[in-house]
Amino acid sequence: MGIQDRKQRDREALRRKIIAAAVQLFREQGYASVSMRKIAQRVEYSVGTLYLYYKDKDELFLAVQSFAFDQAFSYMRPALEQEDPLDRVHQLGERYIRFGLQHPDLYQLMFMMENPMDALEDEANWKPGIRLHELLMTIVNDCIQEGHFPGTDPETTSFTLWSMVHGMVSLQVSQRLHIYGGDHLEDCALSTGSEEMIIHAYRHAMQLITHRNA
Amino acid sequence: MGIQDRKQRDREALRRKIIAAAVQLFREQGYASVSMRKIAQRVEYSVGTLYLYYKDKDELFLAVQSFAFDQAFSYMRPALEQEDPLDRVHQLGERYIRFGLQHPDLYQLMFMMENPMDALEDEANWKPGIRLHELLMTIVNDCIQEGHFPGTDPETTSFTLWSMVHGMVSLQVSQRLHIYGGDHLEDCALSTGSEEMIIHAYRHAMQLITHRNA
DNA sequence: TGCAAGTACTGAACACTGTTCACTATATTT
DNA sequence: AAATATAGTGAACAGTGTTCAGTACTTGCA
Repeated sequence: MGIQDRKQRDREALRRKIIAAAVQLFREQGYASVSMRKIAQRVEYSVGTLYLYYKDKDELFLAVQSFAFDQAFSYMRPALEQEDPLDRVHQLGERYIRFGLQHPDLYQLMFMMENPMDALEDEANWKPGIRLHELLMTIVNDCIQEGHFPGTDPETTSFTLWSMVHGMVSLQVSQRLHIYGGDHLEDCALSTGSEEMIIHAYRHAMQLITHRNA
Repeated sequence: MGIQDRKQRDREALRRKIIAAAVQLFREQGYASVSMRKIAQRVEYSVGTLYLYYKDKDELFLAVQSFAFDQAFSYMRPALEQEDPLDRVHQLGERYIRFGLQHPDLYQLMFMMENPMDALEDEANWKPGIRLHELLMTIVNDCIQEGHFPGTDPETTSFTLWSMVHGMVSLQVSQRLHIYGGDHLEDCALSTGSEEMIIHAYRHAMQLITHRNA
């Protein structure tokens, strides 16, 4: 059965090669201008072949999205090694932001794109989002058991925290923050450069929320 | 000169008619499947005519985006009538969220779409974003002068607040929140339905941030 | 009035897109 | 060796944004 196995491996290798090429092209040229033909050309197969491995452009896109989520999780993992649960939340958020800002293309793929309608039906497509939410909620729960976030339930709190960091990254990635960094506000924290200014705002907000200054 | 005037008015009327048709089609069929030909058909002109009024699909899209921003501002305006500046911030955020949730199509147009590159060069295209930011910052400034948000600068605070509400709406609009409302968490605040659960989370977060409970 | 200049609009044509499918070439099984 | 299954191909189809030679009509001037 070694031959069958090898064929299986070959198939999976090509599947990976295809999404690798897609990711690379997204990075180089942006989502809008990546076509199936360009991906095919990059992997040196014909267009039709792509459709033997992914039924749709949507399905291929979903695979790339899943890849992006994996990357994000790898980047955030070290945050879980913090002993204090509150430190875990802090670190997780900070790493979330840094990942998003350093990989705007991947972040866009993860969140800023409407998912294909029929993909919504398949619950498996929500796994990354669910995973992220559950991870955050677990940690928030740990915090609550140590007395932090008094008077809140973990869902509300984790949703709020997720919204905040997502909003920060999302506004930056969609380039709605070109407002800042102009010449009119040189002495404030927001004009010192995007990544650090966003981290600054994040830390400040976390201080307020966790009442560490009170 | 009445004839010239009438012609000018006719031109502007058709411009408006075009973006009205575009908005309508976006609502009906989603951004991805709105083509120039469909818009042309809706306004009962030929495709070529659209290009006499908007040089690009991008330019037309930008006009629609600007329309969406105007709608949002109209919806939020009543918040400014609150006397207490802190109430103004609260109301503004709440109205921001409600607008986004009730007009997901327009909100997507406003934020979740990558703007065309060459549009970035033209500063005029950022006016709506700037306007929103400056509005928020003015109110936050009023709050600070009344002693709220101690130890913060208005930019950081308004950026944080904007991020939070934008994140909430954005996560919902991009349908990443289908996690919630599942069958596994029926008794918590998040499962009671999207709009009210988001408003609930918002109010809770605002309580924490403004230290009203302390 | 007649004629030229200008304006507003048209829709076929071009190069692209995602997707399909009759076809070929290779590998496996009988 | 022949039959069969598998893998890959690329021309073809309907759609896309965009252009531009051509048409219809209005305006200004002789």
